[in-house]
Amino acid sequence: MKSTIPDTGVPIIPPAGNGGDRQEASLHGEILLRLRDYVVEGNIPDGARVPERQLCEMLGISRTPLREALKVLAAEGLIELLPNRGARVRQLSQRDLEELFDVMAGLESLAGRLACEAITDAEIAAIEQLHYEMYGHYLHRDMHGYFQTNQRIHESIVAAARNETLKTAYANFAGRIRRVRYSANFARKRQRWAEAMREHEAILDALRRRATSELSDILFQHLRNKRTAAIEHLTEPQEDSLASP
Amino acid sequence: MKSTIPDTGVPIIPPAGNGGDRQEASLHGEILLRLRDYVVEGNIPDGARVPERQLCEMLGISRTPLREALKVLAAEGLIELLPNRGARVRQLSQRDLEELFDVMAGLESLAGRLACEAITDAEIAAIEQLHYEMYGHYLHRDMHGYFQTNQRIHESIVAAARNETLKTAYANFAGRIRRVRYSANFARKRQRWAEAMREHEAILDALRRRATSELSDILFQHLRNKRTAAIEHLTEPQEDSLASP
DNA sequence: GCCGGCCATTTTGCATTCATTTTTTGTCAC
DNA sequence: GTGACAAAAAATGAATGCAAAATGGCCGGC
Repeated sequence: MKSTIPDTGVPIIPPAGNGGDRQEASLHGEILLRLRDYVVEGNIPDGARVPERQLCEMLGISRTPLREALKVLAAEGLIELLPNRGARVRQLSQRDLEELFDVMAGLESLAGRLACEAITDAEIAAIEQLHYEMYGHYLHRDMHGYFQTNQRIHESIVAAARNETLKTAYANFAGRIRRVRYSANFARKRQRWAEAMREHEAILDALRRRATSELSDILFQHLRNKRTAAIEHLTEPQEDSLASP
Repeated sequence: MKSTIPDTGVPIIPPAGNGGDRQEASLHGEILLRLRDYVVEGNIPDGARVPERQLCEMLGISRTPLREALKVLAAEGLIELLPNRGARVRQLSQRDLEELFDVMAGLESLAGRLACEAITDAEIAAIEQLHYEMYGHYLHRDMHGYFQTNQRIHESIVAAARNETLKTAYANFAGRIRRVRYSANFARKRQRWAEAMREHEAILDALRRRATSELSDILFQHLRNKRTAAIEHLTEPQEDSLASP
């Protein structure tokens, strides 16, 4: 068996986490959600060939809805479809990653701008709360907690922008990056960590003052720095610190 | 015949303009390109029901590749797929349009930032060239020429950002807006026109100086103003001026 | 005359089938 | 043993078929 997917029998891919209380009537939609999660979570190696037949067995469906879902995932940029040669998980080059991070930076920068126009004091207070929580994780060197809270902060800013279109685009690009994170076992460097905390202070400060342009700049730069850290991590993956007291 | 699509016989949708020298081996890819253009160009009224069978006849194919293309267009946000009730051209509310313009503003703002880092003097010179050309159209009250050159300028800035991911996303959102433009027969107000020219002067100036943050702000604001003009135009469509000496 | 339920037709969703293309395997010559 | 060629196997791309759902028309009732 040459297949790159673990071959432990038949249905492997779980019936959609449904963590966000989402529901999808049609089969292809359900399949789409499941497959997307499955790919984003890094269950298929980069560039691995994924025979349709096998996926069909795993999901317990016929090829028609599966192929529809694959086309959509390809449009989203998660996989690529080679003519007559099937679907492959899209292998992101370093350049691709840089581009992705920059686009994310642009979207967050935009989110910051829009948030300044629309955010309520209560929302700012909630973000402050998250900020302190994150600071706690930082002090305790709890990388995982830090990471999650960090993500919630950024999502809160995007939510405060009151723009569903932006939110959707953001989620799409975030998914592509998350896949790399999952599979490459990302972690920030210690040095970068403290810097990131300082940047978050500045973000919060600008947000409080509704300093539109300033926040936009800070958010962009913050993501830019993340990008640099990520690329460095990929280039020399030995020098990371996932958890340490 | 209740159909909303002009019923002049069988294949109606042309075999892909192929203006950009694009080629697509697979049928569903070909169909995707054709259908996307067809929808973007406003050939199907907002919210119109589009029976698959009819589209199949028009395109001379079976339902399978068509449905695959529809799924992708839905993912791109051009149409929406109601479960068991077929595909409809997505009707954009005023709010949707505002959101789209804001996202476009964010992407152009980002493009400006990145362009400042990467643009060559030659590219700036080319944009200056376009700028003067556009100014000529402005002086001659040539709305169409103005509009096209304007678009080329913005595309040049995006191109100068050297980010394919951004370019793709930009093209996607631009398509959604263009559809509205095509069908609503957009036009700027005279007053706004002069303002836009001044903004373009500022854009060019900031670009020459590679003033990253400044350009980012100006581009965002420029698009924001476009947004306002567009919304006003939609709200009271009688007060426009498409061409006048 | 208008409204609501029932049935025929249409349309969608998915499975299955058919036709190519690709990939693998097996064989033969060197 | 290695390489190339050819046939077999498998995979993809597209078309067709079938069941379920929705649409539209019709009739009866109020």
